[in-house]
Amino acid sequence: MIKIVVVDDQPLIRDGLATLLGLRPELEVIGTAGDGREAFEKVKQLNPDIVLMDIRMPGTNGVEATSLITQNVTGVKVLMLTTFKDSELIFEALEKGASGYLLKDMPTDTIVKAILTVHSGGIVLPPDITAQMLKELKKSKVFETPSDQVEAPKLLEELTERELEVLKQLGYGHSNKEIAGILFITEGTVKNHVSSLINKLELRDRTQAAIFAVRYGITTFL
Amino acid sequence: MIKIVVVDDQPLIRDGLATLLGLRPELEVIGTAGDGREAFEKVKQLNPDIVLMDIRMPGTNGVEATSLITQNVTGVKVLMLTTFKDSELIFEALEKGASGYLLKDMPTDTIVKAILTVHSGGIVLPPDITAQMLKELKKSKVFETPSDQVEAPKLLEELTERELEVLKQLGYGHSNKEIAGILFITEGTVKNHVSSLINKLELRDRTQAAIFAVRYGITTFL
DNA sequence: GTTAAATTCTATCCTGCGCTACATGGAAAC
DNA sequence: GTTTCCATGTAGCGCAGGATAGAATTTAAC
Repeated sequence: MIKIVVVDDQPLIRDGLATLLGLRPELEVIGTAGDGREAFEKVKQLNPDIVLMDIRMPGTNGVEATSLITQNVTGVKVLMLTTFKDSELIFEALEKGASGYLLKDMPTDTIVKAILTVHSGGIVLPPDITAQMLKELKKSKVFETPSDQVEAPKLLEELTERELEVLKQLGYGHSNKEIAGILFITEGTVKNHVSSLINKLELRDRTQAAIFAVRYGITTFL
Repeated sequence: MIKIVVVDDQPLIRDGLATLLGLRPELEVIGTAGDGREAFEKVKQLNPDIVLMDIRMPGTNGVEATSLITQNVTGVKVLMLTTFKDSELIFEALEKGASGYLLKDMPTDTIVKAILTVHSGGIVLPPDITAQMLKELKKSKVFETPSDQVEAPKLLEELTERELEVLKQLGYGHSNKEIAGILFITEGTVKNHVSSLINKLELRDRTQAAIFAVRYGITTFL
């Protein structure tokens, strides 16, 4: 079951989309928000898999909210929604870590498929903006991507927030002492978290955990 | 029913993929090809919806074939199949009209979802590939001096054949004893190789070596 | 024939890692 | 109010991993 939060300032679209997606057996809309700030709060609170984010909203807009989310919450993918084919905003959003971009006039089927793809670690973009995007890319504009590669196993959901942070650090190849320094806790506590996460993920040692973190995109580079 | 043509020079991968995809009720593999030229002929003849195209092939390669197909056949989407090492070719193929990229080590589910997404008019890019693509772009940036991205491959050349094999095994998360069993040598010898390769790659421990192996595609998953 | 590098093996030593067990404070759930 | 879970901490134990040194064999290069 993929947990989704829908963010749009227009209640009609927000609730309509939530209802349509909720009809799908594999999707579950666990929350909605009407602006960027509310979206950030909801995401922190509900920890969804996917956020469908309207790009144009009053107050904190979709791009800013995406930035907040990707920088502060792990394991969440953001899919942008808009009625406009605005390549500049797409770029901004992707810079902030969005995993894709959908047009509101796309059929529900297409949106659902895109959600599944993104949940599997892909990036989804409407084809007609690809040319523009490639042009932008050629200008060497730098943006970050959430580097998921393959579908993360269910086991990952058993991890606590803190364990996920430690796992991410393992993916960077840090020692327990280094992780302790980074997270402002003692080395002993790091050891506890490491042991726990290794058990939950059914791994054997930190090396396998690090490989896990890299392959499943918990640790991001670039 | 989505009609698919699978193109790969390795019969094992080609037929394996064709069989796996054929099992899905919504997909139908209507043809295969072993090189770029054959792929072009098959596509003209069979008119599929999707072409899964290996990027590295003898003779006419995947990029050239993609160019031929997108320029001469309408209504066909090309999805590239690749490993990590082919990041240089990604950008090229996208310019030639490819609709996305898939890694050969992705689970079948992910590949199927990507096919559905592309068929619905999307573009699919694994973020890790995108990250490498961006690295290439960064490299070509005029005002940026390439200092850190040349390091890795150069150091890799210092490794002996045997050390490279051991490094690959490290990427799988194997213990020294397991590697010894796989390579038919003693655990002590494995330790020697591990120590040596860690030194040459300027790393600190086996965990960092494993991350290295995964990130630079020494270890491949399939 | 000598030199050099790669691969193999043995052997010692020490450290970081992971397991286990237990304790505490806080937050959320009932 | 009690229970449960999480994050944090301490402590001791055993072991895998890594450094280091030395040596034999093969292959290739000079």
